Formats: sequence, C-alpha cells, structure tokens
Amino acid sequence: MSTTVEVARYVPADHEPIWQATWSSAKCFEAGDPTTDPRPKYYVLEMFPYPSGRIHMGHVRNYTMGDVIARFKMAQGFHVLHPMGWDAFGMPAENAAMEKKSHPGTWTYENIAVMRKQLQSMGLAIDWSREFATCDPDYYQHEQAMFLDFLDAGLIDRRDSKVNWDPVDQTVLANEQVIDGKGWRSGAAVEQRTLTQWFFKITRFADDLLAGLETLERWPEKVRLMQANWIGRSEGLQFRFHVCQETAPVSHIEVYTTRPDTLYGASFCAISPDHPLAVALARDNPDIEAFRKKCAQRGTSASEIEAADKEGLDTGLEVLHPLDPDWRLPVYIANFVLMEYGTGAIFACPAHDQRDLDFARKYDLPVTPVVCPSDRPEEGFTIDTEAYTGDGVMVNSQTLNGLTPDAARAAIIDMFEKNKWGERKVNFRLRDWGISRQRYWGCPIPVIHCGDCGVVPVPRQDLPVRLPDDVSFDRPGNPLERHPSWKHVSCPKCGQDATRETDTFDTFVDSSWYFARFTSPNDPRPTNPDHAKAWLPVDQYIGGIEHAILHLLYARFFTRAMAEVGHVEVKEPFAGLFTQGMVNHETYKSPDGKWLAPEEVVVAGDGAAHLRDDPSVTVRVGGVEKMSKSKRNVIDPTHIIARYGADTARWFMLSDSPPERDVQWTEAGVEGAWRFVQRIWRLVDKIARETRIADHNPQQDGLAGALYKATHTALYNVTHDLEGLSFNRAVARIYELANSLSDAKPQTPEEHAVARASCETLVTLIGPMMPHLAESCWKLLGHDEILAQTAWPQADESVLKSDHIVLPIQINGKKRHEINVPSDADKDSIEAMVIADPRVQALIGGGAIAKIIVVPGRIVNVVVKS
RNA sequence: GCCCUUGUGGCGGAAUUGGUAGACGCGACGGAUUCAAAAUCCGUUUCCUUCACCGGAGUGCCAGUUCGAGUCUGGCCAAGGGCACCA
Repeated sequence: MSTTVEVARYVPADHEPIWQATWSSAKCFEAGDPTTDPRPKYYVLEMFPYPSGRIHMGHVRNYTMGDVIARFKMAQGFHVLHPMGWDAFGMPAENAAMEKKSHPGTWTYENIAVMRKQLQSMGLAIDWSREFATCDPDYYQHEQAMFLDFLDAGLIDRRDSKVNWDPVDQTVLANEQVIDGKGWRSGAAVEQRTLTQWFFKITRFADDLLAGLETLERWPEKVRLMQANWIGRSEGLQFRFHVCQETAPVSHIEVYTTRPDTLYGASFCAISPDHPLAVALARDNPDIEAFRKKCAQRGTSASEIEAADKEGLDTGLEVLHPLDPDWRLPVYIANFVLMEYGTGAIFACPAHDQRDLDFARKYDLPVTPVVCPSDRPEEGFTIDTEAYTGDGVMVNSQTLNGLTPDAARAAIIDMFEKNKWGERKVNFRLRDWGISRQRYWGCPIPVIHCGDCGVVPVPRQDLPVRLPDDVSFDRPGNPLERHPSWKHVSCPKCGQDATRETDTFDTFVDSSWYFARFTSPNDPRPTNPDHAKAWLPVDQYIGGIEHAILHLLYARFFTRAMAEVGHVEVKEPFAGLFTQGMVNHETYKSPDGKWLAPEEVVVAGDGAAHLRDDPSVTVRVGGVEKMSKSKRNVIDPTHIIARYGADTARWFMLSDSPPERDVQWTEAGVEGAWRFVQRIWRLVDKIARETRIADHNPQQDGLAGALYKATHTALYNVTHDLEGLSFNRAVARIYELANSLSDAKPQTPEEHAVARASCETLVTLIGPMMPHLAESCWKLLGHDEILAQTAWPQADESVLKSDHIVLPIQINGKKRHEINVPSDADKDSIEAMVIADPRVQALIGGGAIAKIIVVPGRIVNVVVKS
C-alpha cells in the first residue's frame, strides 16, 4: 500500500476560467479560410438561441452535444466551423419594452451580453469572432437584399388572403405557426381575417422539398415523415361537371378527387361556402347568404372542428354525371369543403368516404358502394354508418366492374384525359408562406407603396431600411404604423409622396439563412459564395424536435431560393440533423397544492420528500416534466456551474440518457458526475507522480497486456460512439477504462509505462466532454501543449481480439456451460472439443446429439434428442 | 379517426443488430477508515428456491418463424408524439 498523500480537491473555479482564457488567446476555435485550408471541413451547428434573458438547461444540453462533436472533429484533424449567434427579433422584446417602457433593442442586447457570458462559462469551443444577432442592421440588410433578389426571381407574391390573426400578439401567423387553432407563441385562439400579405412561394418547391427528404439520410426518420405529411402530396383527377340549369351563374364546376375510381358511386357535388359560385348565388338568395355567414363565424380550433356537424345547403342546382347524361347530381354548399385546397369543390362518394357518408346520411342522399372487399360477396354488401375505404373489387361501375380500384383509377384518368374532360393533377397540403407581420421588432420589408407606381422595391443602394429607434409601445398595434415620419418617403420611381411598407418579416425568415451567413459574417454580400460553397452544407445540425416542421422546412425552402439567385450552391442546408430530447425535472407540490421549487424540497433516497425549512411538512412528488416556470421545476445552469463547474454539468448532460431522449435532471446524478470529476483528478495525480512516460511492448501477458488492451478497446469504442453521437455509451466506456486503471496496481517498469500511457488516453477521451478538467490533467501529466489542439489517438486494433475466448455452450438453446478455445479455432475443432468435454457429456446424459451449431467467436448450441 | 415512436432490475439505461440479457451510472444494503461525520475505499444488489452449490423464471401480453428471439413476423395492451374537415 502506498502511503496516503493528500490530494487537493479539484476546484473548477480555479481551473475553468484559466483554460477558457488560454483557448481564447490561442484562437483555438477560430475557423480559417476554407478555400485554402487543406483539412477536410466540418460544420457543426446548434440551433441558435433566442436571447430571452438567461440560458436554461435545454441550452446546456444542446450546446454541450455540439461542443463535444466540434472538439472531437477538431482532434480528428477536421477544419471545424462551430459558430454562435442570436435569433434576436421577436415578440418577447416588444412585450418587455411595453412593460419596462424601454426599447426592444436595449432589452435584447442586454440579454445577449448576459447569455454570451453564460455560454462562455460552459467552455464551448465556439468561434466567437463570427457572432452576430439577427437584429443587427449588418445582418438584416442582407435579408432585405435577398428579398429583392427573390422578388426579381418571381419567388415572392403579394395578394389578398384569408389569414390567421393572433388577437393577442396583434399579428398574422403562418399556417405552420397555428397549433390546435391557437397562436404558437401567445396561445390565443386564432381568428380569420382577410389582409394583403407578402408570400414566399414555398409551394413552387413542394415537389422538390418532398423529393429532397429522400436524400437526407442523416435526418431522423420521424422528422422526414412529419415534413412529408405536412407537404401532403396527393395525386388525382381534376375535371368539370356541367351545370344543368342554364340560368346558373356558371356553366360548370371544377372538382378535384383522389378517388376517380369511385365516380359511379357519386351521390352529390359540394362546394365551399367561399366558392365563387356560392358567393354569386348568395347575391339573390338570402338563405345562402345566411348559411355562408354562419360558416364564416365557426371556430377553427381542433375541438370546434371536431364538434362541428357536417352541414350543408342545397343550392337547387344540378350537375350532369360525366359518364351518364341521364344522371344528375344535386349541388350542395357544404361547411367542410375548404376553398384553400384543390378547387374548393368536390364530388362525394359517401360509400367510401366517412365525411361524405356522414353528410349523405344527414341529408338523405344515395349511398351506392362501388368497391366490394375481396373476401365478401358482392350481393348484400351495403354501407351502414361506416364508409369502406379498403381495397377490393369494383362493383356497380359498368365497364369498371371486376377491376381493382387502382386499375379503375388509371382507366378513368386515361379516359378523361383522352376526351379532354379533365386531367391528372397533383395537389399539396402545403400553402405559401405568409411572411408579413404587423410588428415593430422585425426586419422591415423593403418596399414602398406609391399611389401611381404601386408597389416599388426599395433601391438596393438605399438598404438597409433601418428600424427607427424613437418608437413608443404605450398602445397596442404596430409602432411603425403610427411613427410620425418613418413611413413617409418619396417614391423611388416618380418622386411623389409615398409610404413605406410598415410590416416586418416573420422572424422565421431570420433563422432561415443564418447558417449561411456564418460562413462569411462580414462579407458585403449576403454570402461570400466561395466560402458558402466550401462550408455548406452544415454537417451536423442539432436542436429540438419542436422545429421539425417550422424552422427546418423554411430553411430548406430558403436555401433553394438562395441557390436560385446564386448565394449558395446547395439545396439542402443540413446534411445531418439530430433532435435532442428535453431536460425534465420532478415536480413538487405543498400540501395546500402550491408548486414548490426544487431548492425548497429535500427528497430522501426512498423518494419521500419534505420541506427544507420545515421537515414536518410532507411534500407531494409529482410527475417528471419539462422544466417550466409555471411548475417551478427549473434548475438554473448558472447555479450549477458556480457550484460544480461546467465540466460536471456537461458530463451529467451526456451521461445515462441517450441524447435523443428526454433526460431527467437529478441532484443525485449531478453529485455522481461531480464525484467522477474528483476521482479522475485523484487518479491522474497519482499516476502522474508514480509513473513516467516510457516505451512499452503492447504484446504481453499479465497486467500490462490487460491494461493495454482495456485502453485500446476503450479508445476504439469511444471513437465509434462519438461518431454515432452515442454520448451516453461513450461515457460508460470511459467509466470502464477509469475502473480498469484504478484497479490496476502497476509494479514493474513495464506496467508503470502502460499505466501512464493508459492515463494519457483516458484524459484525451475525456477532452471533448470535460475540456477544462482534461486540460488540467494533461498539464499534470507533463504536457505543455493545449489538449484541445492535440490529435485524437489511433486505436491499436491488433489487441482488440485475444488469442483465447470463452464460448458459451447452450444445450437446447439454454446456456449450460462455457469452454475456453483459441479464438482462431475452426468449427470442427470447436465441435470436437465440445463433444469431448466431460461436463457437456454429463449435461446431455444419455441423450443423442442431433445437431451441433457452432458460430465461431460467438456461441455453441448442442441440440439433444430426448 | 389516421400516421409514427417506445415498452428491459428500485431508477436512467447497455446488449457488437438473430448468438452469454442487465455493461456503465444512480439508489439501496453490508463492511473498512474515523472519537464522530464528510470524503474515500472494499463488497452485495433481476426475481424465486437454497446456508451454499445446483436449479427454475425472466426484456408489456398472446401466438409464430428459428438450433437459438430483448432483437424478426402477426395480433393485442399501455404510454408518448405528430396530423386532423386536405376531397
């Protein structure tokens, strides 16, 4: 036993700021010119934060993961770009300005200063020289320039549109921003309004955005699926019904269907309350007008739609069935037909569509099945209250009878196209992206409205259109609208008095291209195309699943648009996407039902909890939920870093839970990470004092060989785990190596040399995850160079396999015994050894061996006939 | 309603993708050290039976494929998520 030496505890506050300063002054993390750097590039990016005031644990998790990747890739010899910025426009700044009677910009930049400091205390390997905020005019001027580019390229549209109006935030929302009929930010019930709006023509790329998903192999399947569903491509037939009544306002009605095969089951035709025909009919028919009004008032929330009955009104008009001149179908106005999708009119086949069936039953319209399930007799197949939507055989359909619905569909479409009655049509659920927001704290839309010239783009030399600073927030609404002078300008074309557009961009526009700006943050153009080409796409993007549709779809669109006008060359911005889970915490309630903060509660090992100030009061431990202010289960990262240091917080975030899953923040878990930090410090200190660097022979028996093997196994495994973003597994492998190393009691010089080398590897492996501790250990081991600039070691794979292995022996599929064999033994010799083994003989007793399955290196299974 | 994901010890989770289920961590229990504590170190920890060995059961439930299933197939059950008048 070596004599006990008092090792000073590792005090993070004594180490972490020093290393942060060292990395900063050595410019360790500043990316250079990618067009001249010979190393392969690697761009790692975490979704940039909204400067809300303070960082939260979700940020810690997100940025720790990205940081591990950045440091790991740097060590592996990549030229790494790992930047940080601020998604700085948005409503909270305006709300804060109203409350505090200050300016949104002041609030925002103050928050940025606080949060930058917090992030820097985490020891992130970020190139801070590229930092920007989207509210910097230097940034948003390029956004305005690109808007003009897109306008020239025909990628932008301005039109009247029914929009989602958020009455609390007093602004329009895009479809993607309405969740369950409520504003994504305010939670207020969204109203319908008609406004003139700017649109990005995202639908122009609908097919390409869908097809592109196939190429995103390093995206979660789930996100790709969600985007595919959101884009909602459907193939069908668009055709015209002739209206029988000559006095009708229109001669025919255009409909879209994905089920042309069910045409012989048609029962009625239905148009949207907003359909031009309905509008025309309403002029002389008060009943129709009343019905239209009623439909317009109906709510749009999910629950209201759920509760709303299928309702309709017979127009009295009839249309001719296209395949039978004697067959007439009534035309209804129906509340479930949307003007925004397809043609705003449908034909209904109630037998095979539940919604049509509900309607038909209510208004007593015919229900004729035309698809019969293959396993049921055609006679007597009727529809009751449930529509049949499955496959089968066509019936009641004249020439189509006997075909499958697929074949019938093809036949009908062919026939209609041949006769020019209609054509094949692809429809999308995706709508154009409405980007106008009636808010101050956003990027001004660079156009001017002139009474004579109409909409005039702001000339490029006049960019940026800056937000005025002298604005007031004492009233609701848009301060730009009521600013005394800002909007009054002369028309760039004719010089007359004109007004500026007072709407600003949706803040999702800002985040749709920031990753491209990071590649050349100071270029006078939106991007330096050479640098954008060299760095893009982002190799690894990391963020929350909540952006699966919104931000990630917009960014994919924007990249395509930028490519079209020449700012980038890629179509897909993010080659790899990783969606990390949330950080959760237990919730606590006092006996009188009030939420309690974790620091007010003491939880015992058995789960019982009581108040910290009054142990006689029992606390109710509730569910493990996302950290939120309302439930008071928030842990402030600053407190954790102050008490345990950044490395402990980082290590805990990476341990145990797989990164894509939610992680539960626990005091015990943090304590565990803290103990490991101290343990590593003691272990490295001991080895640094007892051993020294020396050559050693890897091929040997005993302790030295075993430790060498454990070291290189760990190195091999951790390397692969980090490559696959399996941080929790990498952590486990590092624990194993630390255990092997502290269990080892090296005696001989050879053993000392192996222990020393093993310790160096251990420190290197810890480097990306606990960078400060690793640097201090590295120094303790006698190194003067910075570990962050040291190359990742190469695993000696020759020792990963030993010359003898223990094979389990199963008898009839159950493990019964083991056998030690040379690892290169072939099937026959293993089989012979197994049969000859006395224990195996005893186990099979008198039974005869029917078969022996030998999987070399894995297992032996002896099948015995009983 | 439709689509997707996930179900493994007291807990978080491993399992080289069809080959020894429970690595690693947390918690718990026992012990050492200490006047005592903190810290640290050593041990035990899926369940049942047993002093112990030997056994038996076991990856949400029920079937199936296979020499062999946590892993593949089918059907249930449960939890979570997404979409939702999209013709």
